[in-house]
Amino acid sequence: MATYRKIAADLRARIESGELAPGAQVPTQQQLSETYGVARMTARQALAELVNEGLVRSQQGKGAVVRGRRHMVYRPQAEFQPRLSREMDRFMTALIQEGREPSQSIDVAIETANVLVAARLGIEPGSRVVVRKRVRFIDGEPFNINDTYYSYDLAHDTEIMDPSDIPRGSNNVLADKGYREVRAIDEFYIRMPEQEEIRRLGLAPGTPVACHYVTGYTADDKPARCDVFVLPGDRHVILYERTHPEDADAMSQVDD
Amino acid sequence: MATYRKIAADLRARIESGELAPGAQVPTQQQLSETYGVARMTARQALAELVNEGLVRSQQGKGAVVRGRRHMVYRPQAEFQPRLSREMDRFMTALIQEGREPSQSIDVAIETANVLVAARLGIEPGSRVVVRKRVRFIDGEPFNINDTYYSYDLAHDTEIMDPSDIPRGSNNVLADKGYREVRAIDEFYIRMPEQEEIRRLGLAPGTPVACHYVTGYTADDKPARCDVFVLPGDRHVILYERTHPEDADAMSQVDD
DNA sequence: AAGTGGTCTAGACCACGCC
DNA sequence: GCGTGGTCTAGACCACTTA
Repeated sequence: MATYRKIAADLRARIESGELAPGAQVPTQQQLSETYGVARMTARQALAELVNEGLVRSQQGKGAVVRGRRHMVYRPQAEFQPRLSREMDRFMTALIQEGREPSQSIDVAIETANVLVAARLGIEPGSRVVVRKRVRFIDGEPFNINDTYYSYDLAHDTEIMDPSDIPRGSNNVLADKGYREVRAIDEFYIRMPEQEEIRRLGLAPGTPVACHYVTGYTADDKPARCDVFVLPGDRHVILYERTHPEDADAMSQVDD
Repeated sequence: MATYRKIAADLRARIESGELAPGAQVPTQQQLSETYGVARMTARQALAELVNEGLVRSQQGKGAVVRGRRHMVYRPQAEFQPRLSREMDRFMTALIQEGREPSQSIDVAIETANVLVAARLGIEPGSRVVVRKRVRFIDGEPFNINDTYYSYDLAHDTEIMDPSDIPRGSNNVLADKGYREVRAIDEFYIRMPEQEEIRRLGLAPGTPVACHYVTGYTADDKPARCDVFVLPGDRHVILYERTHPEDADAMSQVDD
């Protein structure tokens, strides 16, 4: 095995064992090159591997430190569905960070739909869409991206165009236009962030994201809206709760 | 901006524009160093950035090529819930790859629970648990990991210990023991893979994973099982479908 | 000023794939 | 054999942080 891989494995083991806890200073490139008798570039390559794994954060001038995680609850069902059980409370209290200040920036624009959004809204790519672009912050730190797309015809003459909160809720605006949402499909793609996402969210190297599309439908299967969320992996845990249908034991079995 | 970052940005733009489509050969390190008048190590660093973003796959002896994606549908609800709408069919047919051969390896072991599993099963860390470790394959390619944990007391004298398929379904085995699962909580963590996951799944650099915990509960909120799925981002799209409660418009509104 | 990581060089040798 | 990427070196200079 390559030398730098061995050095990286040593450091990784020290992190996983807890010897190097989150926040702890990792040996400097100088120290590693002396300890292992290698060039600094080789020690550097070992650290680069850990950075790309998201285990370590490296800063010019300061050293490298072990990264920690603080997962906030992201619950897609929250908009339409109350908690179902005590167990959910257990998770919420265990995971939610207390005493933090949420805020958001809202930006409304008229754009042309890209292929991904067009496919979900059931319109032609290049059609006009209204998009509410939001970045949510916790204690001033960017937390996630939430861009909501509507077909222009549906939204252009409503409060959706207003770049501030919609007091009665955007779902009720759509309902009044005859697009009451009764069903939604959630899609999650896991990938490394794009450059613009790194910028908007201030992401550290080695931080993957979940890209979450929510397409809302009316009772007659017409798409009403398409949400695009970008959720950094070092800040979110995504939570769903579901009840099994009454006849589950009779009609199905786990694929096992 | 650093030279290698400029080179990387150029290549990234050529990939995003479609000039370099998935499967296309990326310029060699030699070519880049001549084109930009830099040392090969500098060209190499540019390519390394794209590799870590998951955009490019690099192989010794052969060059580097643009990576593509083939997303298979991963639908956590499938076990217990049939499709709800036509729209789901649209997604399924659009996303499912046809004519592929699924297979799996199963391995049953008795282990001690780590803190993550213990917390979810409501037992002490270090308690004995039964774990069914599976790797699922599509056309012989590893696809995802699915390890299912049961408390030892619940599972040790059942077919769950049998390292092959359970014809009647593991959920029915648990139901017969008085642990009929009626509810589940799904948690997703997005992160870079661990070394063991890279090995078991044959992951390329720059491939993040979703780690999916499913905890199943009985009607009186006792945990019955805990599933741990590891889903590589370059192979999965995670799909949920949900209906909004009847009284949604009356009682709630979108946080907007 | 000293110490840290970030960038870049010029060159060497090795491992792998292909012809 | 030849071209590819992978590893490693020794040294240089720059940018940033801290004292």
